Amino acid sequence: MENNNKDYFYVTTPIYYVNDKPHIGHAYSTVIADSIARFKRLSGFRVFFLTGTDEHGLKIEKEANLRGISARDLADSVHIKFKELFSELNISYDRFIRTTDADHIRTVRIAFEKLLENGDVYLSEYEGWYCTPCETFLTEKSLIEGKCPQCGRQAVKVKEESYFLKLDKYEKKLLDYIADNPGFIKPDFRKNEVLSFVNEGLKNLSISRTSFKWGIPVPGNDKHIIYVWFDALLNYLTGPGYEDFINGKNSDFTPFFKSVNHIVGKDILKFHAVYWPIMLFALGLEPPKTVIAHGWWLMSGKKMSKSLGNVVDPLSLINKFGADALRYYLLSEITLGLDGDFNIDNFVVRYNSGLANDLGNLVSRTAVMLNKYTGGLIPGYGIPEDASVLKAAEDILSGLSDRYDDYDFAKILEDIFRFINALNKYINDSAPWKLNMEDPEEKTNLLKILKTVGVSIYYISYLIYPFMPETSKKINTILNIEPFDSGSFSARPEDMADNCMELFKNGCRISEKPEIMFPRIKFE
RNA sequence: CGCGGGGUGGAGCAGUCCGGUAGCUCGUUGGGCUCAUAACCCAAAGGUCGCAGGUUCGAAUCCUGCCCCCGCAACCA
Repeated sequence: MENNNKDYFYVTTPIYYVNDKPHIGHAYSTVIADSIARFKRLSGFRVFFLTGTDEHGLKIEKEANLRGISARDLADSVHIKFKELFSELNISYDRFIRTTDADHIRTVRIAFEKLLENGDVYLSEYEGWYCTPCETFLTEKSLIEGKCPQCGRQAVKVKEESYFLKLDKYEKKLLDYIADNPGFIKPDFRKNEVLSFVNEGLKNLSISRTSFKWGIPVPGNDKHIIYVWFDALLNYLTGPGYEDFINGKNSDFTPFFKSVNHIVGKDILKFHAVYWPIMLFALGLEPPKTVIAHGWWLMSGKKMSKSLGNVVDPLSLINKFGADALRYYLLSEITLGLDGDFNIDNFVVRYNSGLANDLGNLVSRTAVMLNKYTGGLIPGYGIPEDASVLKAAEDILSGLSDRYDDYDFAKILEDIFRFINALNKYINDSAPWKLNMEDPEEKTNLLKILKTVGVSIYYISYLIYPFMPETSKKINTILNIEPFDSGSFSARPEDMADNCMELFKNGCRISEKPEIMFPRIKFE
C-alpha cells in the first residue's frame, strides 16, 4: 500500500460567491470535482481537493447593506450553507477555503507585493465610463447614445487611480502555452473562444478599487481594495500552502500545483484561462495544467434566475431522493461542456429507471436469490465464475483511468449501466429459479450463476463509488465487505481482479435483510 | 459582417476532430419470465441526421452558402 512515488493530483472548484445561497450549479461543479478526487484517491494518487467561498467585493457589501447586516455576517451565514450542502452531498474536500481566512489574506498580500516589486503590477489611472446609480464600469462600445445600457441613465466619464496588472507583456507567452498544451483547456471547442479573446489583444487589467471597503487592502495603500478576482484566483495558491512554499517549508506545493485541474463554469473560463495563467507567469510559476469548463443547467429550458423563481434548491432534492440520486443525475445527464436541462419529471424518470429498476432491483433480486438458495453465501473456492460475463467489467476497468482523465463521466456511467443491464439479462437467460438443487449438475450451475452475479455486483459497487459513494458503501455492507475508501486494501483499478479473488476465495456471506437502496418514486 | 453553442425517429440526447450499414435513455405496441422494488428480458414500429450545392466509390461526419433556436457580450457553476 505504501508507495513513495505516489503521483500528485490537485483539483479545485471555483470558490463560490456568498451573495446568495447555493443552487444546483454549485452542486454540479463540486460533484464533478468530488468524483474525480475520489477516483484518483482509489487509484493511489496523493489528492488535494480544494473548494470554498469567495467572500469579498462590492456585491457582498451591497447585499449585506440590503439585508441590514455586516458583510462579515453575511459571509459567515452563507458560507455555512455551502458547507451544509457539501456535507449532505458527501463532498470529500480536503480543505474548504474562505477568502477571509487569515492565511489567504496573507497570501494575497504576498503575491501583490511580489508583483509590485517586479513591476508587473503598477499604479496608474483608470479612465472610462461609469454609471453612478448602477455602480458599474462600462465600455465605450456598450453605451447606447452615451447612456447606460442597463438603466438608461447618463453615463459619466471617470478618471480613477488604480493598480494594473500587465497582461500585454505575457500575451505571447500565453498564446504559446495554449498552442503547446492541447490539454490545457477542455473541452476543445472552448479553446478557440479563449484564443479569439486573446488575439484581439489584452488590455492591462485594473486590479484595485476605491469605491468600497469590503476586501483586502493593497499593502501600503489602504485607499485601494484588491479586485475580487485577483483575490479569489489566488485561493488556488493558498490551498496547497504557497506561503510555506516561498519560505522553503513546503515541498508538496510544487508537485501539487503542477497537477492542478480547475473545474469551472463556462462563464468564468476567461478568468481561469487568461488572467490566471498570466498572474502565475508574473509570479514565476507555471500556468495550470488543465482548466475544465462545463456547461450550465437550464431549468426546463429556461435560464435559472431568481426573478423567474425557477431556482431549485439542491438540499430539497437530496432530502427527497438522496445525495447519490442527485449526483447520478447531474453527472449522467450532461455531456461535458454543453448545457443541460434540469427537469424534475425527467429526474424522477431517470431515478426510477436507472437507479430503482436497473441497479437497485438487480442488487435486490440477487440478494434474495442468494438468501433463498444458498443461505446467503456467495460460493468461494471450487465454484468458478462465468468469465464471459465478468469480462465486460474488466474491460471497463482497463479503460477507466483514461476515461477519467477526459472527464467523460456520462460515458463511464453509460458503460456501467450497460453492464448492469447485461447482468439483468444474464439472470433472466440463465433462470436460476428453474434449477434443481437436488441435481448435482444443476446445483453447480446455480452456484456458478449466483457467484458470477455476486462478484459482478462487487465490481459495480467499485465502479460507481466515485459517483455514488453512499450507494457503493451500502452495497458493500450487503456484501459484508469493507468500503473501498476504508484504506484496508489497495483499490486501484488494476488491483481489482486480485482483490476479488482474495475477498471471495472463502465465500462471502451477505446480509439477510438487505435494504432497498432506491425505492421507486410514484409520480405526483 | 461581434462571439459561442445547438438544430439527429414521439421526448431528451450521443455520434461530427480521425468520412464506410444511424446509436443511447425514456415513451409506444406485441410477446416472454416470475428470483426481484407492478421490477427484469425479447421483438417490432418509428429518422430523406435544419436547407441547398460541392468533394468522394461512399458524408450526420469534410468544403461553400443560407435558414431557425438559445446563450453571452459588464462578477450568476
